[in-house]
Amino acid sequence: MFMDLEEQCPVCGDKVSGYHYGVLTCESCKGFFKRTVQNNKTYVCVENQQCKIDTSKRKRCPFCRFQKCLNVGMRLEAVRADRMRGGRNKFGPIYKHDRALKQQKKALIQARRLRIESNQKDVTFTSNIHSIAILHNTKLNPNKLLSKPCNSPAVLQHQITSPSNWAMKLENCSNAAELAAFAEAVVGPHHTSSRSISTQSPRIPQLEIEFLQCDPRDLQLQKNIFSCLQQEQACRHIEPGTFSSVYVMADQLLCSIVEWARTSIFFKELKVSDQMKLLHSCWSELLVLEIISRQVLYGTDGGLLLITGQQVAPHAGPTSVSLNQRGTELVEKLRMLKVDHQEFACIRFLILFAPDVKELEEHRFVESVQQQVEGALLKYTLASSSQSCNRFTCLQLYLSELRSLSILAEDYLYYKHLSGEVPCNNLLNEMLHAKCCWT
DNA sequence: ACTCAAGGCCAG
DNA sequence: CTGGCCTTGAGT
Repeated sequence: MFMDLEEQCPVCGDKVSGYHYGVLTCESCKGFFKRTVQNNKTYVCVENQQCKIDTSKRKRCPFCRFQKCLNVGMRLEAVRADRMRGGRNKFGPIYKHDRALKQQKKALIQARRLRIESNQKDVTFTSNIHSIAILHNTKLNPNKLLSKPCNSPAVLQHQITSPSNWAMKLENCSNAAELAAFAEAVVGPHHTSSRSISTQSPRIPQLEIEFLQCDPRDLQLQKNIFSCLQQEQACRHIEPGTFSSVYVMADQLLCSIVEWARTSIFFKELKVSDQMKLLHSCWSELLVLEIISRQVLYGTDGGLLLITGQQVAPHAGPTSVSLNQRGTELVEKLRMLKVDHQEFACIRFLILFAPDVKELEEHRFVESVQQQVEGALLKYTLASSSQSCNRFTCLQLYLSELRSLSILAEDYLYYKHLSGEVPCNNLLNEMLHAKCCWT
């Protein structure tokens, strides 16, 4: 079996010996984590709880070592309460998927490197220096997929009450710019790339260009969806075209939204706890916006255009029909207004930075970002249309319609979630579960 | 039969 | 307590 010998333990940097408790770690950190959890140990840090952990210092502060174990995503619940030996745990398929993903990424990095070497003049590379820098400096983190929750009540409770699961997701997801670079390495610049638009439109304010550069990219997402669907079909015999397959897509879309957010300008400056609060509050709105903006920018009247390029008819049921109807109406309005990429990019940020979210530690920062985004959007509508004031007001109006639509969508998904007719172990379920615990 | 992540063992 | 090596056993 493939094992990357260059791989370093994310806790101490020692040589990785395999997946242990959810993460590729060395043998010593595996043992340390096991002993700590099995024997219910508590440690105290004599410094300021920020000790550096490496191979030479890892013995010095068990407190910080254990904290780092948790931070990189090692899972308490993978230590068996009954101490049973051997066999496999529920993470098995996830480890497999993760390995495949790492392989894929490695191949893509190589492909990109080859392209860079063979074609230094390529415009996308010079305009994309930031992505390249990130690509080459970021250590690929294997934990992205491992942050999916499992469904046992005790564990679920742990994941909901403790921020670690979310924090882990936010800290360990791979970078959106990195993914964009991967996608470009394989197929070249995306034809709908916001960068190509931004370089052609000098009148766009600087801030908007920044927003656009955080635009989630479709190609990697499509790949993820296809691979997830394949996996779901293999594991759970989910038929293509059923609600479950749509649910899988929605979940992947949600993952991409979280990835987009956590690497975005301003948002990445926030404390993880605030990031979580914001995302918990607006995920459904962003999800609906993603679907709607796709219809507005690329869709035809033939039905719902999915990111995979398929068009589907709405599913039966009163809520679904109502959702579809109101969604279609909103799409029509946005189409009439000819809302473009730039404006959608701003709207995403407007939704994300909602200052009315309760108990934000950096409330003033969120508020000031919201104001800046509003300013940028106003400036843009002023520059692009003679009836700009009206246009800006219209956009705000449609934004509130989007909000109410997203509440309906959330309720619909929640109903499906409760009735159990959805795939489990995903981010969407986690969000819906949080909904039932918090509201 | 093989794989590989669990737990166990024990010299240092 | 640490960490390298060993044993185990469900899943493939």
